[in-house]
Amino acid sequence: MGRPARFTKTGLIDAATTLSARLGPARVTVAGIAREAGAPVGSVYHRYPSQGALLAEVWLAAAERFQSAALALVAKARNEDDAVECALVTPRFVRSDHATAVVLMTHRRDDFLSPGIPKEYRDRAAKLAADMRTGLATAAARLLPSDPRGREKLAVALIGIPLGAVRIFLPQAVPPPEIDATIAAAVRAALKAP
Amino acid sequence: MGRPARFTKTGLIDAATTLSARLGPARVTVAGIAREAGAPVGSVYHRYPSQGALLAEVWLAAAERFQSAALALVAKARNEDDAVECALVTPRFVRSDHATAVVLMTHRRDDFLSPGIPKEYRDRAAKLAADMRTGLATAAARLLPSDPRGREKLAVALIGIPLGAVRIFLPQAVPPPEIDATIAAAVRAALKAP
DNA sequence: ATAGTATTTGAATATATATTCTAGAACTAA
DNA sequence: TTAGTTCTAGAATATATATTCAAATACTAT
Repeated sequence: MGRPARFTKTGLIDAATTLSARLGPARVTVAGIAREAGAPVGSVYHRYPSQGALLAEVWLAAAERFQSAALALVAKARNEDDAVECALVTPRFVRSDHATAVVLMTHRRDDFLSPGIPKEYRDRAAKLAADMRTGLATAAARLLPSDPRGREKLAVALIGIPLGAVRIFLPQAVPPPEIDATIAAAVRAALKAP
Repeated sequence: MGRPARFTKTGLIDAATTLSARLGPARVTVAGIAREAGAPVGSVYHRYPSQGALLAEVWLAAAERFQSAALALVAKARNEDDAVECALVTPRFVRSDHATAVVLMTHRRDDFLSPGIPKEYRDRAAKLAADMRTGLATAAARLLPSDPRGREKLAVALIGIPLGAVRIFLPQAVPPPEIDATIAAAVRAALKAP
């Protein structure tokens, strides 16, 4: 079986996520990740082929976590109240995992997907985008039938508005509980708007 | 008077803004800025002491432009209709200057303000934040009197919601005109929410 | 003309950091 | 105990790119 591992992929991703949230992905160094994880740099390269691959994992892990939570509710949404619950996933996510939320909500995807990474990572990112697209499209067919821009409107209401609302407080602070009511009201209005 | 200048500060800022929007500030190199501006690297250093200083100018120029447009309307806002006009500054700004908007709305301030830049830049950034703060505070006293969280709510409604709405389309696309009505409805609801 | 000055120009250098590499350590199986 | 395997460990190396610098250039003023 070989020598037991002291450092796991998850531990390295967590360290890199923490640093990415604190400094932004551009200022994250391999030496910094190693220090944060309590590991030597060699052990980072034992798990990941490059810094770019690890940063890609950081973003993909964050996006997959958020998106699975959001799309689970979107798939079930049948009425306006359900839609509001979808929108509230965002502020709750920020409160439950601040660093991951900062990674996801204050940077662009491509700040984490460097040009040279293996195709595998790009494929995972493309799948995420496609899943979001179809999830919103099917929900739009139910919630906003006969609206040709239904998917777009749903994206703005369920993702954009809550994102913007919490973005005011990131990266330093946490969105206060009171804004959930503001988000809810805004989302209802956005869905009813012509 | 000396040899006439072929390259201006503005030209370099524009080139750096274009590249920042296309690649993100992390992948902007001095050589790349020089190429985009049609200048040799030495001329970049003749205008700015460092790459960090130039990137700081990029963000400050973008933020000052957006904020002066927004706060001009915020200062005059007397009713809900005026507040909606304030919120619509954001999508209009995106349509009028896409690259600058991408700089401002898809990155963090500190991705452009590197740790080592001269204090002057940090002071300008602090002044911007302070101006926004007081501008929103005085508007909140008028638009949402007796609401202890008025300034916060106004920030969410006038900045956060429109930002999130356009963010769905950035950095690649431009927000379609139809979303202005969605933003307007969401903002009115957010301001009325308890 | 000549001197003075601001600017351009791009090759040379410095520096930060990603990546590699060799050695050794800690386990399992036989 | 030995061989095989996987991982730790961090110093050595490679590389990308920021920065410096020494001319050269194009203007103004005298």
